[in-house]
Amino acid sequence: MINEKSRVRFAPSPTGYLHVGGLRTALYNYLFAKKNNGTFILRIEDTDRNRYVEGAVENLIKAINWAGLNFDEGPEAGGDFGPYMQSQRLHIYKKYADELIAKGKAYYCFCTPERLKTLKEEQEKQKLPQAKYDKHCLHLSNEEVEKNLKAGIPKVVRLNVIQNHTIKFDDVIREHVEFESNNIDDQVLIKSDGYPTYHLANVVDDHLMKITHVIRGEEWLSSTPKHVLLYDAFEWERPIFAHLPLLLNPDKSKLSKRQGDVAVEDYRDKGFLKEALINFVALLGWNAGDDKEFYYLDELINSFSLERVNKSGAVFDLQKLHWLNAEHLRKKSIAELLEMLKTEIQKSKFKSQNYSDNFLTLVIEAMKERVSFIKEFIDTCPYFYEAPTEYEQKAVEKNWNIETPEHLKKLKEEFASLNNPTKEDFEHSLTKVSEELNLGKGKLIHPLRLAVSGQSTGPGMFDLLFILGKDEVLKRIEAAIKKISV
RNA sequence: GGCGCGUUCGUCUAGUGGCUUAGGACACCGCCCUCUCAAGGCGGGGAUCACGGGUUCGAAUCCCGUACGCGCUACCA
Repeated sequence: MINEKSRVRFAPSPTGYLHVGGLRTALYNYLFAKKNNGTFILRIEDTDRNRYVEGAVENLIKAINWAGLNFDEGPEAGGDFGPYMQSQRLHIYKKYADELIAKGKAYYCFCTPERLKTLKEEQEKQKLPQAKYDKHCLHLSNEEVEKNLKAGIPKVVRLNVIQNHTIKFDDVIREHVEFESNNIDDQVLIKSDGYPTYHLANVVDDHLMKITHVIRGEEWLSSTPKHVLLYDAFEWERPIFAHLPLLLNPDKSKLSKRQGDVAVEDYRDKGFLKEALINFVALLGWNAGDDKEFYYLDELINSFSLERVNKSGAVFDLQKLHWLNAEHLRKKSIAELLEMLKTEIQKSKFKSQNYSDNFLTLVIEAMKERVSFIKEFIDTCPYFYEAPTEYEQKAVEKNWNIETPEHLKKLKEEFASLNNPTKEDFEHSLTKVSEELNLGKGKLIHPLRLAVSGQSTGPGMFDLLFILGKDEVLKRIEAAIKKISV
């Protein structure tokens, strides 16, 4: 291990989408690799033919790339140890399974599913502490095995777990962990369809691909002793294990589809920034030990260490994600926001309108501090894009009285006299009118805002007037006077 | 049931024997700013550090037990 470059892998099974927990696992692997000048590998664990999903691998890669993580080796990135699809490596697993059988560390099992089922039921009836395979086929003679093989009887290969042995291993996050071998089943290594199970494929591939650190979810901790047994049986050096805490639902169960969005595609489609998702997910189970909460990916690489990963599960808290999204949005340049807003407009009902960059830039500057999502540059302030068709009822009741139309008419006249008014010009005019009427500026501003935007909240009044422009403002005041009645 | 892992404000967490009347962040509440809403600033409530025993002059921090939660317990990963 000394002087060897770190090599880590993200090894998902292709279920059709990228789980946010998977994203975090991928991220920690990526951060670890980049921090240590190592290699980040994608390996697809597609050994369950029943769960094959069309297009899943492409989706997975797309989602991870969207998040900004790139692989150094993998199905698309290439590399010296491929193929990186386990379904294409069947002959390799077979070879190693044979090696294990020859060593007596594994054996053929011809038991039918029916026998296995009744065995399990009997064991449960006897209230045995641990239901396990009874090693029945381990005791078959060589002749019987040969005979069954020749006859083509369906078979699996099982790991021959030795008894009365304590299996010990170290984990960067859990420290020292021990299991009694008597509690471990003679795990199937090769299924009757010839495909390997996760346990065999995983260990063989991690070894062959020279993986130095196995960084994966805590749900794998319980099967790690099986993996350790395999490494020992092959007489291979074990990798360093790091089992990550789980991501949790608000009720503390393992984060699942049933209780909300779980696919990174869902968050992407809802308008979350990749920067925010990455930042958020990085902080679920890890921190640098300081008070820093806002991170970009390259900063995470700098600060990351496996030793500082927490032990306990973390609830996926949408509120904090929202906050981070707003924070990252505000840190974006006007130019970036402009591009994003333009594509957002293409998805909106205003797509046929042709707004100038200049106009949209003004909208962005006015709204930047007031939004958490790009789409809110449209949704929360539609009045920039079209005249209000209705007026917030509560605000009408509060700010519109019998004298309001007169006041607005006066304002309108004053505005009409302006030539190419700036924001300051609008303000001077309003101040002038408020003095003439002997009214507080607020008494004019609130109804004016309502008339011009239909809403009671929004950016600074004079910014709003300036962005809309004199002609539009005059038109809207006129319309409001006609439409709003007390 | 068995095995394993975990347990600090509602949530994410800092904390590795005295600096802690347990710190920060999100959320919540109030005040300031102010034409509104945000943003920003200031402040507040909120954790008997799961519980019970030890060890120690001293424990959230070390040890033991209990409880609770979660994970695994497939020819799924």
